[in-house]
Amino acid sequence: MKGRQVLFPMGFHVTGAPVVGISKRIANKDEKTIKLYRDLYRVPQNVLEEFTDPLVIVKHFASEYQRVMTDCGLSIDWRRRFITVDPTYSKFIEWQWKKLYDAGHVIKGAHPVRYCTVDENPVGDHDLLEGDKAEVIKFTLVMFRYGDAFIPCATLRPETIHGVTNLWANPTVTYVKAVVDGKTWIVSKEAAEKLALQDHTVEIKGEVKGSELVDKKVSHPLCGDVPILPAEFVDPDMASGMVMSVPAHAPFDYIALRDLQEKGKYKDIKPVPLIKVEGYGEIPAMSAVEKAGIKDQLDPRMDALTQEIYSAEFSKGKLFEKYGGKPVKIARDEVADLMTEKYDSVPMYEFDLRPVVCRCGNRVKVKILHDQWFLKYSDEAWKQEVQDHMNDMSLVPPEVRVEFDRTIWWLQDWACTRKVGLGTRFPWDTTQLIEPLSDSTVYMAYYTIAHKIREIDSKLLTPEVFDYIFLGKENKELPEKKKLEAMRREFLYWYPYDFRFSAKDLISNHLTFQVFHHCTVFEGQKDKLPKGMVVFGMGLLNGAKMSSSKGNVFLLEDAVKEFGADTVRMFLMGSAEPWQDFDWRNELVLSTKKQIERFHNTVLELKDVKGEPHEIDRWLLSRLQAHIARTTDALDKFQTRQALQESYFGIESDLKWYRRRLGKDAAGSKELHTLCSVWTRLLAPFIPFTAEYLWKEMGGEGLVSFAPWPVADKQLMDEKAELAEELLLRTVEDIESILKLIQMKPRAITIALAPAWKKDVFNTIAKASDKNTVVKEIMKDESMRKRGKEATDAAKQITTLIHRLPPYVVEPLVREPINERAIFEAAKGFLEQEFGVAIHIEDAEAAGHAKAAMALPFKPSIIIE
RNA sequence: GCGAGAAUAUCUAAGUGGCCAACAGAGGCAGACUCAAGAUCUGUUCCCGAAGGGGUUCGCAGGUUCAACUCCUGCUUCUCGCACCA
Repeated sequence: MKGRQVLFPMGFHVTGAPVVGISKRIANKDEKTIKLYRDLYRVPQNVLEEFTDPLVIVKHFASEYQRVMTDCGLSIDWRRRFITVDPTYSKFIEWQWKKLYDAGHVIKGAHPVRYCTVDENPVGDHDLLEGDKAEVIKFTLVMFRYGDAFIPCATLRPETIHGVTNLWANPTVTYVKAVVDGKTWIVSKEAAEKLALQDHTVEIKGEVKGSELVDKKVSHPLCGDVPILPAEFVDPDMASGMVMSVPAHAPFDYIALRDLQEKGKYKDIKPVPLIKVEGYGEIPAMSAVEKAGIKDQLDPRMDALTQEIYSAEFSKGKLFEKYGGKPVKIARDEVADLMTEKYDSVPMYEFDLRPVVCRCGNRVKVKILHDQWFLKYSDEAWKQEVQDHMNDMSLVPPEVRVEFDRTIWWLQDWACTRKVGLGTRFPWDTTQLIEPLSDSTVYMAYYTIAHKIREIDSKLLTPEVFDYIFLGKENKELPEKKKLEAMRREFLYWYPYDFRFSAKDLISNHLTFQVFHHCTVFEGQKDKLPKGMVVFGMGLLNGAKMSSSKGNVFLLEDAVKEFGADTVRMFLMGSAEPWQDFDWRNELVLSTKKQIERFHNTVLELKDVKGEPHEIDRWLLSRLQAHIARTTDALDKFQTRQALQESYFGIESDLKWYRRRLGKDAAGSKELHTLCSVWTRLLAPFIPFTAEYLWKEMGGEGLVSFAPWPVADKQLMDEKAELAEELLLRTVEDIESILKLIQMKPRAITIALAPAWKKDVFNTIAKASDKNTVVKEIMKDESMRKRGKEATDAAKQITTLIHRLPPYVVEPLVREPINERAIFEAAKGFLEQEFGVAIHIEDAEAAGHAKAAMALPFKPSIIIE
């Protein structure tokens, strides 16, 4: 409509594990999954049976989405549709990764992951039966010497080693003696298995009963000799299965020790404090437990209390002077480093929440994965490049900029390869795949050539081919040169993209990643870097998040079927701005539908009116120009809701007033044809189907989608007409509110107009920079002083009035006064029809009524008899 | 914990110094039309008022200002993201 070529492409990103997971579950005849796809997504039985092949799933939903999107009236160039596992796309990804690799952004390392020992695979969220919230935490194993063996205790608080009074062993558990990396350790059986997954050689040599360990001594250079005490709360499936006890700072340890001592045992053990923290006594765990009045270890508040002390000590605590006096925050890492370096400590990974269970029923463990590749987002120089470009990008809404800036600097190395799923093979280790968030970063460029590259055999798509298409690097050896040239032209025509639209939860990964990748792939070609991003809000259904597992879903297809595409579009665009969350509620959607019907009926009714021109036409056209300008402005800023408020409700309410002003008998004039034409075009982007139909009915040329977008015509703006109607409307409202209040049947209404001197006062006050002293200024005038109190009162009232009137009224009023008498005389017939009585228009000073003295400029006094 | 955002009438929600008792929509209530319902239209929807006014409101408590929903400080509550998950 604005004469621009716009490309709306659509592709399907299918990389990753979910699709494979679905097909596996369907192959395994998983009831829940089959039900979901058969009943909720209504996949036909014969297609569902083929869902054991992941590609069938992909193709099925891709076609479904294309159908529904087409039904919605989206004008997408479907020739460019592709999926991210097309062989040609994989070649493109390989080229992209070569660029990243050559720039030194792809590195190799180790990484802890959730791992299922039965499936022999890492597990994603969707593979979990339980524990999808669990995070992997790095513990430090503190190695206590026990004879010629070690007893490792996992801790998050290595600095508390100075306060260890004992270890805890579970007397009901059978521990194992195992040779770990050549040294003998005593740990739980579970721990031995876990350690084997975490870069340790583990060989089990024998068993040790927990009860045998009780009362034995262990030692550590940083705390000396301490005994092992019995405690049944020790969980063999948590880390090493042995726990070091710091009763002064850990409520659990404190209570466990207290319980034993109450039975008369181990009386000689005293908590050893080592951290000073404000607000807690000398022994924080003790003071906290006593303050909370906790009786035993089973108290449900124990976890919260532990957390509280942990946080307080971490953020505000300081080690005692004899232990170095450093803040806990710093000492923690220093002690851990010291232990690792000198006292045989190693890290151990474990979940913070348990249990974590795989779909196969097996307990998930943490495994350290080698041959893990990373994208080096930690690279400061790379970050800086991205930051520099980000500063030049336009972001909608502007508030998201801080979030992007933060993300750039917060990102660390990203594990970018996976063992399972769909995707492109990782070029430097073809047993692995490129991870989904890492292969979806430059595909906007691929859109420009997607329909043409299909014609070339993927085997011919060498990096040199892409170098030519995207970077313009000439090479004599290139195959299919004609086709490549066409693609190069296509790319140059469309790229860079103007805006990428995505949801706000992708800011911290995808949306930022793609800028990183663009900066590297198009190194040195600033004119090919993305120009802007628009961040969307999320959709709610009846106030709750949509979730297919909870059944809180409403398919777009059903929405379109039930309410029609136009209704769905207008609702989605009009109920919230794009970046705000919208809430789908059927009753609200229904009212949108009625609004479209009202618009439809109104246009059909107005398109043939043949009334005489009226004075009020000028007002209507003038207002229309403002609506055009404001709608256009809103759309330029992606404010779809604002645009609809202007173009739909704004015009509708003007029409209401227009028809009211015309009175019962008069027909609307031909200017309404103009209004209908403009109105239909303004709404065409929102409700294209209705708009096309009406456009045809109106005899418009061609399709409304290609009709010129309305442009506000300054010539038609009529400030005086608008002011006149404003005055009239305000007066009518005043009369109505008085009539309602006094409950009397009027015989006549007199409108008394303010005298000229009050208008002078009005102007003086409106122009004055300091509205407080202006009254004094006015009273300096001889003629005003003569009026005395009347003048000062009027000045006060006028000051209030000016504050209450909108600037768009005051400003022109001062610039050029209006003839109030002429306005009311012209509208006399209208007013008489409205109120059914005779209307008199008089000058206030001639009216001879006490109320008339109240008359102010733009606010005549009203006398009802 | 870290980071971002939000809190406005029955609900959704606009409003970023005076246009504000607060746009718009939904819902409620009353009326018109209709045999009736729906649709449509009109009015009303914080409190008081037989004259267009007054009072009390925009999470809570303070502050700045002639003037605060809007600016500042503190507090409370909620939502979202936080990495291998697309």
